[in-house]
Amino acid sequence: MPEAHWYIKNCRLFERLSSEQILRLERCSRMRTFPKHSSVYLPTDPADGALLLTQGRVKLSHLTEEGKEAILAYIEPGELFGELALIGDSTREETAETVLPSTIIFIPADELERLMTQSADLALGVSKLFGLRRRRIERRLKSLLFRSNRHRLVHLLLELTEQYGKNSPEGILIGIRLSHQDLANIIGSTRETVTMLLGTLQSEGLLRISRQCIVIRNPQKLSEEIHTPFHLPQPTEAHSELPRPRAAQALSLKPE
Amino acid sequence: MPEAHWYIKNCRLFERLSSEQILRLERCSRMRTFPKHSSVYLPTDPADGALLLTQGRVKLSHLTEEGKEAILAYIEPGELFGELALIGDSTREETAETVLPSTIIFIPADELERLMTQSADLALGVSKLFGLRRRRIERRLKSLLFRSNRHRLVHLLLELTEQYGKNSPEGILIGIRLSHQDLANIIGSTRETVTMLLGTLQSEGLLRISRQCIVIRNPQKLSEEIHTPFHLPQPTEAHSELPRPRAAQALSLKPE
DNA sequence: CCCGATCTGTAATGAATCGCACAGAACGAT
DNA sequence: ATCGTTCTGTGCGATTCATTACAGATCGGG
Repeated sequence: MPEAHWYIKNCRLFERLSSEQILRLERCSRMRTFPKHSSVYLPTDPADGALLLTQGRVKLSHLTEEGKEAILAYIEPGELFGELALIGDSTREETAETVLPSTIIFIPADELERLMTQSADLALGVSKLFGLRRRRIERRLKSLLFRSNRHRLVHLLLELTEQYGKNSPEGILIGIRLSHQDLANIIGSTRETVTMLLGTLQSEGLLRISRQCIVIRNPQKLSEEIHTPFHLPQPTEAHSELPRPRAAQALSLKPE
Repeated sequence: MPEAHWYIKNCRLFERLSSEQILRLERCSRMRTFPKHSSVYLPTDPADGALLLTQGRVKLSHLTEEGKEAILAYIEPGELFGELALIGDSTREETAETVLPSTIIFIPADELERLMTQSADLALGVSKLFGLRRRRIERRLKSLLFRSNRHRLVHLLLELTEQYGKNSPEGILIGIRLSHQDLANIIGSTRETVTMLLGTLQSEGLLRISRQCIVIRNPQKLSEEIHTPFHLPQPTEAHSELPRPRAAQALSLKPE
């Protein structure tokens, strides 16, 4: 499978490896495609490796006993996930399922660890990856403790704007479609509350909802609400079809 | 300062470094003592290095605009903190202040990064450290989303039991004194609610509060409540004075 | 283009918990 | 031991938010 080779080589994390190291990595990796809405792994599955998403979208979540789904993250092409297997976890602690048809490369943990001891560059890269994700989740924690649902939702919308924002005539369009239920599952609220809050925000002129897409009309004012300055994230043009292979970019290790 | 040398050398993270690397690290590090309740760093301070706590206790927290304090973590001797400086953050994102008189070694970020590129072992160690903390915080996030205050508190008590638990005649004693306000600030609730919940739990016979200390009488039943098995953590004997230099142990990188 | 399935909007009800107020208890520095 | 300070216990009104219920809109596969 020459494709696996291509994807591995073009992932930032691995670019400093020698070609024989990549070859070896490729040989013990397994590439697999999944239809949409299928399970990649479940809690209690053995955590024996990390996964590299090359196409599609994966949702990481956790089901509570009462049947509520806490969404931990969405994974985009080029991103690594399930990488906590590296620290010696024996089993997964969350559910990973595809949202779109996806292709995924599985990388055994022991092999990756072996490579990390060989390549300090790789190990440094993984450190930074972990660090970035930890910072993200710590910010999220802060936005949840003591905060009203409105605050949480606004915070989430701004995060989505930074990650998926595209310029459009009347503001920044969020380039990922999430149902109100999904949004609620990210901030730990309910569908009805999210519907209502979005309605309120719309009536306040802060955003507009059209054809299942959210357009942030006033990012500045929205971010004032949560007292964090908003950095315009070089948004790409809406409707400009992004080139498929974003693999190299998505794992960028620069400090955002 | 020969002591700094000793502490650095005895930290798990650094044990694989050559003696000249340690020497160099020591030379650019700065050791400092702080009285209790003093500030180590504030948000917006430049994040130019990581810190190693050798004695005392440090609280990491974040103040909301309404004046509430979200406690992110307590740092114990031998633990590294402020290490997100390594991923290129320019400023701190939280407050670090001492709870007890403390002595802290400051390690410049650029030096640490240089060392990581030299020693894959060190880089691997830092990866695992980041990974462990991320896992911890992810678990905490899960215990917050959709959960009642009772659930959050029980979860926290079990966490504290694993971290600070000591055997005692009538159950496991939590060896750290936190006020109800502190507990509330960790789970994002209010002091009054925590007081009430602790009262309820006590009347249910799950725990007992004596002289500002919490004794878990029935860890098993408590953990059933949150549907997570409880692993008895080789608890040390209460009243057995622990040897002072726990530095080497606390940063243990084994998967708990 | 059509129809079942999923998603969105709205409203009424009630539970959880916050905020405030205050009294008594425990602590710790002198 | 003493006294000021911080912590704990408790009660009650106010508020936010989950829950339930249902109708209309929208989507997407055939």
